[in-house]
Amino acid sequence: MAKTNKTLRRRNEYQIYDVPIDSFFELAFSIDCVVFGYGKKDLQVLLTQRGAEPYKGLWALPGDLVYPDEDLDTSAGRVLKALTSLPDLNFEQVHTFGAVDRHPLGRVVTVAYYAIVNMKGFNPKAAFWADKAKWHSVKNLPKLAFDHRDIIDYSYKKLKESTMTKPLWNGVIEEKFTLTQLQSFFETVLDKKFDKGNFRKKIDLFQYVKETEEFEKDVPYRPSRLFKFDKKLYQKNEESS
Amino acid sequence: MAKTNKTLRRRNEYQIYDVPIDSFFELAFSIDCVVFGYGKKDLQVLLTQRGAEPYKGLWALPGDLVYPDEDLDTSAGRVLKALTSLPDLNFEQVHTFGAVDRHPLGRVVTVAYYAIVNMKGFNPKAAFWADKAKWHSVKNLPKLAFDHRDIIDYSYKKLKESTMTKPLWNGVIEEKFTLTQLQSFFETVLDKKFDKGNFRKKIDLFQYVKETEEFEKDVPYRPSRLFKFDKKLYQKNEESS
DNA sequence: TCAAAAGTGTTATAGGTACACCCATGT
DNA sequence: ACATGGGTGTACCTATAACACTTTTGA
Repeated sequence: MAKTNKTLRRRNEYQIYDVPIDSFFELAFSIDCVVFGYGKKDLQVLLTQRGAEPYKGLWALPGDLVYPDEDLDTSAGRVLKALTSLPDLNFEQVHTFGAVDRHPLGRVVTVAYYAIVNMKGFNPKAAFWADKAKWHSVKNLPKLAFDHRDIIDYSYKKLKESTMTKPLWNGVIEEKFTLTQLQSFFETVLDKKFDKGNFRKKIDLFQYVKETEEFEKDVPYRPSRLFKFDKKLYQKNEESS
Repeated sequence: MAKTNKTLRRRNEYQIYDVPIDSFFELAFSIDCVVFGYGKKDLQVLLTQRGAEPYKGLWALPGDLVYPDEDLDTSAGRVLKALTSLPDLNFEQVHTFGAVDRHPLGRVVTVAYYAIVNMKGFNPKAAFWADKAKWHSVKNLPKLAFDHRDIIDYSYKKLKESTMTKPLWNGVIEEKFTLTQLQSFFETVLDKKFDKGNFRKKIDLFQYVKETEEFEKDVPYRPSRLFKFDKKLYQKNEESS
């Protein structure tokens, strides 16, 4: 692909990892991705361990410099795809961090994005970032490089806000899901317990959560009805608001 | 001051206005400010008319490149101060716009900020940007340069959201104000009428709107009690949330 | 029959909406 | 007295929260 060649060639002009420190860039911008992992009791965040200075050995958010011929969103999508191998990930811009001294080797302004994925069957080793990427509980984060702790705090707050209003669970939990599974998603993300009856009443107002005629199978209790996300209805209602 | 000299010298390396197009920067980042003006029936936005290509003659948001030794927020504060001559303006980062082709002369990623000011007694001519800055109704915007229409739409939406939860009116309406004045602020910003009684009940929940023992004077109707913003109480409640 | 989770119903409270009415002031 | 906006009260409706209860399945 022609574009790839151009991209890679250009990228070397901004390559930060293999050059001596004193020839480091003076001005650059990057994206950083806060990938939340759903699956365990606590919500997780995907971090990579830094193999080089600065902050060697500390944990950091996956990210990259933005290529000169690449939109910001495209850049975030590229990094997320390399990280997760998931094709159709929803992600959202959070905030831009631009303190002069946030990167010790030069001026790097970074645009933060967040996404949430299902950790089940998710193998970070399959991805380019590979061996050094690990999940960490959002409640027990290690020492982080740069201002990445701020970025995570900011992103987590935005994730919580969006959870109440957007179907972030779509693409994370099973395509056909029980209301209890949906409730678990909310409880994990918001770190808060909900009353079953009240939760169902609230979900009932979300017209885009549509019941199917299917039920769970082979469970040692009463099988639950399965629901699914009505994408068309959701998009239609979004447009008119 | 030493810092100023350094800033100005450095800035010339990124100066965009006085250099031939073919020596234009390849990569830069800027801030753009959406200054909302409160005072007339409709909410206004401060725009400047472009005197040079690209988009010569079109209206654009005031903004500037970010100096290499300047934080993003500092940069926005500097531009806003130059624009408004107001010392203690509240402003907030909105979103970062980074499409590759958003600037026809090179790659410029811009970070958008918004602020809201009182237009009364506000004279943009006193400021550096001077003669070409004008207020425009947010409901009737002219043709805009770059992606500035998107930036305004995005900022306006964020302004509306924040109006419900933050005391944006502080510093915009009089320091001691009537509840009707406060209601007018909400009505103008949100472009929506409120019921007097219900509005007052809602305000009653905002503990940081504190009644004083003062009243309006010389009005041809029953004088209204004056209220003021309780900054200490607001900050205390912010910290604990 | 029992455990486990599905699924529904009841009640109390809080907040929002619509609207009516009285009050204090200058002219 | 009257016009004008200040200020308050009521009645209704809806959303939320706490909690109790019935139902259906596999073991």
